[in-house]
Amino acid sequence: MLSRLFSEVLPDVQRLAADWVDTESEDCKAKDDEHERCRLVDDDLDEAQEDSSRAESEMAGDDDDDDEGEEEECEDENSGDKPKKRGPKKRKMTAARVERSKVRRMKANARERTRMHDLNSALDNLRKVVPCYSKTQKLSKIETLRLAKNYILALGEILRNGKRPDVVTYVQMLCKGLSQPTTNLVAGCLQLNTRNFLTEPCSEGARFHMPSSPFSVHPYSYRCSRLSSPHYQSGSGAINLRSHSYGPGYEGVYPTGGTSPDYSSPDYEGQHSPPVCLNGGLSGRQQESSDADRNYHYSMHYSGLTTARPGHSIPFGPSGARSGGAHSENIPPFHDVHLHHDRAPPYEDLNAFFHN
DNA sequence: TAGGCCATCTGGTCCT
DNA sequence: AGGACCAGATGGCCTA
Repeated sequence: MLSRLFSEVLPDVQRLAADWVDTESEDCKAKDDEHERCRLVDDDLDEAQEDSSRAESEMAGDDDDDDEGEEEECEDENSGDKPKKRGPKKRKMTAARVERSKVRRMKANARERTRMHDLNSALDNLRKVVPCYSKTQKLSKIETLRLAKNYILALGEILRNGKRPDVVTYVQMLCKGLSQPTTNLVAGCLQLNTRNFLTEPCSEGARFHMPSSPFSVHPYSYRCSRLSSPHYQSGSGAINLRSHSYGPGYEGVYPTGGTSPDYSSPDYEGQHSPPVCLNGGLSGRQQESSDADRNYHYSMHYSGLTTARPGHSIPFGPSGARSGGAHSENIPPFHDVHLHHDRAPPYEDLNAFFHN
C-alpha cells in the first residue's frame, strides 16, 4: 500500500525533492551518522559471529549430517511437484551453513533496518517542506505522502492559473483525501501562520531555505496534542470543504455521497474528511488568544464556509472579497496577512503562509 | 478492546 | 554470492 503510494507520488515528489536535496543532505547528516554507527555495530557483531561460526564449523568439520531440521529442509526442497525454483540445487544444511545463514540473515536485517531508517529520514525531510510541519506531532507516513502530493498539485495549479487562490480553495487542494485530523491540522496551520505573521516576528533561527526555490520557507514550531485529539475536531458551522469545487483537475475531489469509503478508488486515499471548519482564525477574537492558545491552536474550532457567519469568512485571493467570492467576505487580503508591502510575490506569500 | 501506526524480521525476487 | 527492494507477518504502543 505504502509502496504503491510511493510510486504514485514519487515522480512529483522527486521533482520537488531535487530542489531541496542539499538541505536534506545536511538535515540527514546527523541521522546518517547515527545509521552509520548502527551499521558499524552491526558489522562488528556480524564479524564476531562469523568468526565464531567459522570456529564452530571447523570444530564440527562441516559434516553435521544428522541434524533433523536440516534434513527436513532438504526434504522440503526435493519433495513435491512444485516447479523447481531458480538457482542451484539447495545443498544439505550443515551446522556451519546454518550459522552462515544466520549471519547473512542478521546482516540482511541490519541492512533492512538501515534502509527503512533512510526512508524515514527522507519522510522526515518531506514533512519539513509540506505545509504542515511539527516536530512534536508528526504527520503519519501515509498522510505526509498524501499532503506532499496535494501540495505539489496545488502549486502546479497555482502556476498554471498564475494567480493566488482563496485560502479555502488552497486548503481544499491540500486536504484532498486526507484524514480529518490532518485536514484540521492543515486548516490549523493556516490559521496559526496567519496569526503569527501578524503578531510575531519570524525567528531567523527557525528559518530554513529551499535551495533552487523561489520560496523561503519557515518551519514553525508549535506544540500540539495528538492529531487524533478531540480538541481539534470540527465544530459547528462547518465549512464543507468537500463541496467546494476548486477548478479543473480538482472537481469531484470529495465525493458527497456519504457512502462508505472506497479505498480502491484512486481519488480516495483515506477516510473522507467530514466537513472541516475554518474558524474565523483571522478574526480579532483569535488574535487576542493567549500564548497557551497559540501553543494548542488545534484545539480551536473553525466556523465554516457554507454556513459561515458573516464576518467570519475572509477573502484571501483574487477570488475573494475583491472579486466577490461567496465565502470570503471579511478576510484580509492575502498580502496583508503575510507581507507588509503591496507587491509581494504571490507564491512566496503562499508558501510563507504555510511555513511561518 | 479494537484499530491505527510503526518498527522489525523474514523470505522471495531481481540484479550485479 | 550478496545486495536492494518488496510485501507479509508480528508485536508494541497509543488512543478512542
